[in-house]
Amino acid sequence: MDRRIAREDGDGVSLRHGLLGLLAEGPASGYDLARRFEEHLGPVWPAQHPKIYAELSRLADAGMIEVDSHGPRGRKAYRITDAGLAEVRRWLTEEDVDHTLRTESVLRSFFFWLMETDDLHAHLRREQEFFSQVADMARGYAAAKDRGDFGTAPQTRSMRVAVEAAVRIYQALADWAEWAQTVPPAVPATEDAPEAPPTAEAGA
Amino acid sequence: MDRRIAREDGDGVSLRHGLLGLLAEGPASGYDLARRFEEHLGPVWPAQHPKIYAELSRLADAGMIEVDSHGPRGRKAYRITDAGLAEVRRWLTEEDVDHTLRTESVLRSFFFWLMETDDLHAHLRREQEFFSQVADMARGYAAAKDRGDFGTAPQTRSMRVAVEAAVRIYQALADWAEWAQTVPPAVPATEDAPEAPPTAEAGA
DNA sequence: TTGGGACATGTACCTTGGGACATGACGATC
DNA sequence: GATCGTCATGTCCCAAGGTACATGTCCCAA
Repeated sequence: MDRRIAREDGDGVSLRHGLLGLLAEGPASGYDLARRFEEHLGPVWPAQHPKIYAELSRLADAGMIEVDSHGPRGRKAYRITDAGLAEVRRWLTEEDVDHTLRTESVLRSFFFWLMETDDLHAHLRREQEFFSQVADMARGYAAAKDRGDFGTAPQTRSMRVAVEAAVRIYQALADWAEWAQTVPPAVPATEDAPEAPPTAEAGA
Repeated sequence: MDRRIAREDGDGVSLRHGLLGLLAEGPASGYDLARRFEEHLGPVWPAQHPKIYAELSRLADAGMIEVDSHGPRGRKAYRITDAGLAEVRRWLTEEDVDHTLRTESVLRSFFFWLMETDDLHAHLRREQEFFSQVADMARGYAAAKDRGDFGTAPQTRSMRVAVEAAVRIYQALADWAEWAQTVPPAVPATEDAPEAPPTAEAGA
């Protein structure tokens, strides 16, 4: 029997590999993992605790992880097995990356022409502020890591790389939202629309 | 009964609003919409035709859209209603934006420390190339729009804004992947063992 | 001692995503 | 006139996401 996770469990599931990856750092309970997902992977890969507990059971059944220790309040820490470690590595090196972005902010931008100019600008300002703040937070985090606040373990180094992605993506989105405010408003498309102010200029 | 989509249908669903937004440009069939989703919204909001047809039925039931015309091969084009138009606009102005990114590329980067240096660099080069290419495609698209190849309709203007987001995000990711290659590889965690299972330490 | 808050694990249920499957009409070409 | 490709719509089913609900423990402080 090959050591890959059985097809009957479905495939292409990144939560599974996210959990295995986190467990590769050391034993942890479902509760720990839920918090780490929330704190670290939250914005890039949300996962709620019900999903995590269910997935841990499946991973244990598949022999990818095993119970490491029992703690105070029914706490059950899991440890990754050799098979599990092999599986994360296989995923990282062999499996194709899903490059879908699924950003609602951008989806909405396709429909900006349906918004009134004032509402749109207010929206864009809010978006810009939000993205800027997140980018700043990420920058702060990156700086702390560079100062060595979190040690120099290899995991920390990877975290630093991930944080850099956050910095760049959010900054790009903040810049985009700022730029979008400079785009002249749409020509009044809906001729009957009572809202649209006829402040139309052509030209990009 | 208020004109918002009934709660029983669930909420926070962007596919629904994506369809309404596209239909706001003019009548279209499920087939058309599936293609437009694939072509334009594909990378930012994937949607397959089964989902689209199902959603169109629900939107029709809710009075957001109605059948506009019947065509050759059972083709059924839908038209947005006033209620539907009001609903997209409500969504755009009132509903909070979901800022989750859900990028597998970044999720994986948390676990780069588990990869061998060669595999990692090969991976990062592939990622950089992919993101660069997509960014270039988007840039070409943006340039064509700026030349006026697609007319000057307000929708086109919004599309231009969306495309700009793609350019910036993918360029940011390409730059990130390039930068990540300059990050010194993990401290020789793999001193002797080639696979080096990380000697797990406890401690949250 | 009692009550609240953090710790900790889970089930139930509904919605959404998405692949596989099924069907058939129309148009062009061989 | 057969066959192929595109157009076109839909169902089925399972996996995945996510909220609400349910349960119980341990610790600390009022």
